[in-house]
Amino acid sequence: MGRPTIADIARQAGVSKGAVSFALNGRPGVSEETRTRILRVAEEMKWRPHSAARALGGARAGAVGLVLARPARTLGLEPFFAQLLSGLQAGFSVHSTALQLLVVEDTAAEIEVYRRWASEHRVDGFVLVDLQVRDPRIDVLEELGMPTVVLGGPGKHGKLPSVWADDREAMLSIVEYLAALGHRRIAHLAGLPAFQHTQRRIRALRDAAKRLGLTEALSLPTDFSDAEGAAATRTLLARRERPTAIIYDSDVMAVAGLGVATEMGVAVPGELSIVSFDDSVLARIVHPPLTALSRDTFTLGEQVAQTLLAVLDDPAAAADLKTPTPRLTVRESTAVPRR
Amino acid sequence: MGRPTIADIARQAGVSKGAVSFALNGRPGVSEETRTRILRVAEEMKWRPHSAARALGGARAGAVGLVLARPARTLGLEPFFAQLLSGLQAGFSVHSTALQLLVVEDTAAEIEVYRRWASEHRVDGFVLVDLQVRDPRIDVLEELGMPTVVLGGPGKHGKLPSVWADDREAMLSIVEYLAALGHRRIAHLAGLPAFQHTQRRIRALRDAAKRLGLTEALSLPTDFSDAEGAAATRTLLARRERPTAIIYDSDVMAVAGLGVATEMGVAVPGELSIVSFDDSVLARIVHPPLTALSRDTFTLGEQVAQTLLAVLDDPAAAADLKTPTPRLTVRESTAVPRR
DNA sequence: CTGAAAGCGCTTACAG
DNA sequence: CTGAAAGCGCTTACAG
Repeated sequence: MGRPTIADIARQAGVSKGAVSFALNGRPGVSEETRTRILRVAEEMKWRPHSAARALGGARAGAVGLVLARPARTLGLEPFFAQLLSGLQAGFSVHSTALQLLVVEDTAAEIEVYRRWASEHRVDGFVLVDLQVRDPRIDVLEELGMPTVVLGGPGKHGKLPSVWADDREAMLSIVEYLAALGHRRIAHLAGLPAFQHTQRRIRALRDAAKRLGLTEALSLPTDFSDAEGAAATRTLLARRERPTAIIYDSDVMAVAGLGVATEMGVAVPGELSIVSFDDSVLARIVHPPLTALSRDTFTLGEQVAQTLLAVLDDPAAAADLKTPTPRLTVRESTAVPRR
Repeated sequence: MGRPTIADIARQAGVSKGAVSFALNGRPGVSEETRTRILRVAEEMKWRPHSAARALGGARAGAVGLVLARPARTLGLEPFFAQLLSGLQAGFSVHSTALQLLVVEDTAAEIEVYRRWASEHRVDGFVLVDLQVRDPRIDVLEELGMPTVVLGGPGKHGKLPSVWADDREAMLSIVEYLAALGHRRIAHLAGLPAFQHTQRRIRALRDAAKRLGLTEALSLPTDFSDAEGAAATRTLLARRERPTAIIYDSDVMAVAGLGVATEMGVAVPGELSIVSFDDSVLARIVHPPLTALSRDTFTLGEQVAQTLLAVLDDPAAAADLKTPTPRLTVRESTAVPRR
């Protein structure tokens, strides 16, 4: 007879469809006794909700969207995103909410997907990452009226609630550590300049350099790729006055940089200290293992999920959430500079 | 007035809802002229389909599922999966089909998700990966009657169509290359023994060793983690008669192994040759860059997507697809053994 | 606390 | 080729 519907349950239990719906959704409107009976029947008949019917009836789609803009072929889903994804899923799955993931070519395509999924009622909300300096996505999402949680901040994300960590403090802690070791020439292989967090880190380095009286503190923008990370490292190490420490905005670039140093015969950490802004298995498996900024990205994902679920339940609940500032895990890629 | 529905379009165009539906879906039942007019009106009104309503009406959910069983916290989505995911999405998005991704703890949970998503009509089909030796998922998916494409083979996947590459041939090409260089003691850090492809590779190495008259050809199973990859490498390199070459079943393990060799002062490739069964940015960014088996994982993903879409269109179209055998990309981690 | 009914926005036989 | 109607499986006012 195919899958059972609430009509089947209603007939079996001798009540109306409405009563079944109330009972199944834990809403008032049925007596405790009736509810129990209905739930038992539903269980016996192995009833499962039909997600499309639920969504049509006016309830939620039961899914949220995460859209990442990156060229399809070059997608090396970074460890950071892998961990974030895990955390998001763990957080959402507690409330049986699915995560719809899509990777698109660029921001324009990303916006198109937001419009499409919203108008198709495919998702109930969005998670927004990679906050840009002047981010065109913010306006679109606000206009669409879709519940959205932004990963990143503080500030610059319209009225959308955000979950953020203090990138500035994090960068300061790295620079202070390197300065304490005696480093005076520090380079920073930054990410895409269009990203807000890239700008924050660059500014933090500049400010710290002035305060600590460093000789040099250079931020070089990259596209986050291993290729640019390697190329920029090569350029830096080929200079006469080369930096004694390089801070990399991602673990992939840091490992690529380490590879270049090894290839050029520059000893790490003897002649060059390396710090990665992201910690991951990558930072651990190379030799020497990299000093890196550790944060609990899995938990971060869970928190983003919880924040979005809270907004879905009650739009007025939207509030920014600051997460703990990442801490430096010192491994073997950093040391007192030789000279 | 909120989002337009086909009823609005019908009114505006002076036709019935049915006619609008036919026109919008490119089905026969309306004249070319009427169709054009309806499409224009839909365009003007910025109509978009409501996915839930479509699904309820009996059409497709417009989404397919990919469920990965791995412990949530340890999820380092490997480069292989990142690439595969990209390809899958590229392939599915051509037909506006979304990919619903979920990471679960184990196979039991994975099966539960298949049952749930199927009964909720949340997806139209599944992509199955990480084929196991006696895979309980096959029976479940066949019983559910869900269109499914298996990544892996040949054989051992019931009546479900599969897209596969020849792992045996691939392993043979590696061993033959190493033997030609003069290696006689070769070790193989294999993946989880429960996986079919692990068994295939182990068998291929054993067969090749016999044929080529190798002194030693040892396969050690691991859990694919960098930790076990490192530990096993350490054990191998500490032996009196250590292997002159190690084949790693994943890039993450190969990089971890390279780290251990560096740490132990074993020169690569002078004293130890390293080959990775998976190529990726990881294999390229370390120093020395790793000789690895290259395959076009992105295209593989696209092919899996196309195969599933074909099955969704016509269940009778199910057919296995063999993809090109991966080829060895020789880099700097392999050489003639020193002694 | 409960029932009967309408409605969500589509698709799909069934008549004409 | 086209129209009017029923139906997909839920949810949600609205009466009682």
